Amino acid sequence: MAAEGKRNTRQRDVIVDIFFERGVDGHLSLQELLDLVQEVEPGVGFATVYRTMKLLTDAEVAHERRFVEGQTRYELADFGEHHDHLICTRCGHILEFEDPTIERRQREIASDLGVRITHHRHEIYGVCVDLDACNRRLESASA
Amino acid sequence: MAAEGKRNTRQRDVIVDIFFERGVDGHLSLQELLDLVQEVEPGVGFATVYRTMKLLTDAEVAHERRFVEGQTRYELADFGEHHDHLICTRCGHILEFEDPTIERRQREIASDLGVRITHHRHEIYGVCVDLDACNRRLESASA
DNA sequence: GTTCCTGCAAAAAGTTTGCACCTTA
DNA sequence: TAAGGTGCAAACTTTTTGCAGGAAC
Repeated sequence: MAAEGKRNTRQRDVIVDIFFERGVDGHLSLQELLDLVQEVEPGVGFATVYRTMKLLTDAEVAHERRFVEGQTRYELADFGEHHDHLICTRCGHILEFEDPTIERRQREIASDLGVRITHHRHEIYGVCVDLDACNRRLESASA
Repeated sequence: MAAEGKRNTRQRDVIVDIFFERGVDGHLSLQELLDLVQEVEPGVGFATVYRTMKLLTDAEVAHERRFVEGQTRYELADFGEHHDHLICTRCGHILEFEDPTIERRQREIASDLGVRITHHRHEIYGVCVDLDACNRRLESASA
């Protein structure tokens, strides 16, 4: 796993394990990740989590996401696949979507405007239609 | 213009004038705006530009954009209209686009996933196909 | 025994805010 | 002259880095 020129340490094991455990739709902030790590391995520093996530990001194993200002979250990359996000600004729930029609139009637009696409960022923000579910998530988040 | 409960000062005049002068595709950072303002009116502080842009943003006259980490840029709102952005990561050139097909798919997707859209963020990143033009912009930016 | 990693604490970078003084209406 | 606005500098927030001690190979 981390055997790509990098050393295998106890801290990294725990960090990577916890991060992977969450899967593709676990969008964790550094602080949340640190808190989880410290439950297992107290004493781990913020800087170690930061540097480990940077390694994963550089290796394209994780993606940095910033849905909210001043808060970077990390998501496990889903190899080969690609998806965009739909975020409820009320409860913070994050849904994922993938749409070939939009992808195609993007390529056409970029081509028309004379740009070769490297990547994109497409986020839709809104509020859950199911307010009960939204409220439940809101409460469990603040609990 | 600024006659919406707010006072009309020399500083605000200059800041707003310069900001409007740039039009919809003038994507200025606070620092760039401050530099331009100080050419006309030395002594204006960063905080004043900051607070003025915040007023404009709250009044929906300006939009805050963050294409690059740790750098907020302000864009004049184009009333009624809506557009998204295509950014060259090499020279920083910002193009705008608007696509009904994408907008429609967005609404369908959000509806399917049970979310009522409030706004969205769609940015395409890439590199200019016309490298000569890209290089010229790169040079003039560092000059 | 090197080389790399960790934890701490300090540095950066950008954004906000408190406060005393100055302007506007 | 009362309500607001300005400029300065300090406070904040989040991310990044230097360094001395400690692990991994």
